[in-house]
Amino acid sequence: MSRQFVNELADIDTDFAQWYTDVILKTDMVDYGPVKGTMVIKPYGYAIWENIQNYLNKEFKKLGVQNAYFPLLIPESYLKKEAEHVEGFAPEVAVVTYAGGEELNEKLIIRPTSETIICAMYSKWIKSYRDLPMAMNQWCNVMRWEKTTRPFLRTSEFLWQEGHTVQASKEDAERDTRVMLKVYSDCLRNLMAIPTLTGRKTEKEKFAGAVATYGMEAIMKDGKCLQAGTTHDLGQNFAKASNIRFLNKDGELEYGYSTSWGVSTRLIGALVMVHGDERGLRMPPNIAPIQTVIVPIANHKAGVNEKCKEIFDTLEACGVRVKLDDSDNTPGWKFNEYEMKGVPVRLEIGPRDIENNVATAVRRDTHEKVQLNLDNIATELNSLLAEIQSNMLAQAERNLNDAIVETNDFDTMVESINAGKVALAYHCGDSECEDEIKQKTTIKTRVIQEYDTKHKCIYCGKPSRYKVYFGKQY
RNA sequence: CGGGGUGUAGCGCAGUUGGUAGCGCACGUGAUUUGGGAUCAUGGGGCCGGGGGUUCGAGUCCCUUCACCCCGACCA
Repeated sequence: MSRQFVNELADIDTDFAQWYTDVILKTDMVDYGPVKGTMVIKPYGYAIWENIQNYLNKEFKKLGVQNAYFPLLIPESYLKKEAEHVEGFAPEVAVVTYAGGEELNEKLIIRPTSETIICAMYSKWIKSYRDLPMAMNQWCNVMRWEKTTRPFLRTSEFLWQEGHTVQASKEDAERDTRVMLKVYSDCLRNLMAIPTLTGRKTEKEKFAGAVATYGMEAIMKDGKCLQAGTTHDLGQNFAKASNIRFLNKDGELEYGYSTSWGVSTRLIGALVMVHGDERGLRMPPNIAPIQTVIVPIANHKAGVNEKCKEIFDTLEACGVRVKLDDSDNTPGWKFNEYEMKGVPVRLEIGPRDIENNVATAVRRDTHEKVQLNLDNIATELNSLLAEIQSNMLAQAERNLNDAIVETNDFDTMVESINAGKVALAYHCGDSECEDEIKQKTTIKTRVIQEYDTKHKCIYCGKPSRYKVYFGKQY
């Protein structure tokens, strides 16, 4: 990696989007696929995804959600069962029309999401209230043929998890959406050190076919918002479309209430854009594929490699995700390489350190150097990692709070958003009013809202229905 | 689909009035190096996006076509 690239990274403020693309391409996380809009996730990027999977799988298990797998191809007729759903997704589905050497008599869509096929299966499996709740999750790929793409943030094909539940009552389904939103926001906070704004999405922005959609927005370094996860209360819409009915305790036939929820590899994009700095990535220790890298100094000298290996073994035995880089690259090269990859702690171990029975630890978050005693290196390192984790969360929370400007004056709001802020305002909740705001401001806005009836709408002046965050959106 | 741009080595680029292909990085080999992206020597690598034309001769001029990128309309 060239010195020039490090200089390019310093342009973080002038062209954040370009910085983002450079950093993820040059840190060996991802490469472009041969088909437009697709990406290859390389091992370093995939390891991050695996850590997210591990975290969420544990949470799902606690909540009684089981992992399963449903087919990639969905008969076109399934998609058409729910009117709003097909309208929302039809423009971006890829369709298989030819297979086995002949035209298919029914076209198959490549799943853009699996509500339709999962609900079709659920309708076979759900007969009685005793079968409820039914709660399954799948880790899979989906395909949405987007016009513009950016690695991790929006690609034609992406990896995600999609959970689907069916409950016997409206209230239970609503609770599922709120519980899952909390699981997601906790995941981002605890694992990725990313605080989020959570709330209900507007009618215009809700999921196609849902009664209500809840979402969480993470705020990037440039003040733009990124939708980091959504949960959908589907009411009885899909149950009716797919005929999911059960006999209740009184022997009456009822439609079920379904929900769906998902997070995608976009979270990796959020991680980069929330924590990255002019030197590249910064990984919070809890999610870092490599938590600590050991860089031997003057490793041609006697004892250096041996000591490094010994410390590597000690740390690995204590559960630290540690890497020993004993390659021929110069120390300076390694310093830059692992800083760019965001490794939270670098341990430099050379003749001087060995003589003093210490390792020189350098924090990625603050660039601070600390000496760790080799006799209890694992303990000292673990507490250092914990401190980095909480420091990074605190930093991200400060950024989030600094980004929010509370105002109920329309011009101020527009000005603030253009200046890279997120405006906290009040809104009447009318779709027409929302449309006008979007047109007047000519900004892409992302809206998250909570109920509030004490104020006036920032645009039309009618009584407010929601407290709303307006911001530029990725 | 509108508006703008770019196609030359793996990546980033230069290439003048047309004269037969070059630079940096990366890569191979050897040596010296190693506490912030090393140095020297040496080597390999090209359908100049494709097709057609003008010309003794085209990376360069003309026509045509394809691909990709950026900005708008759509989105986890």
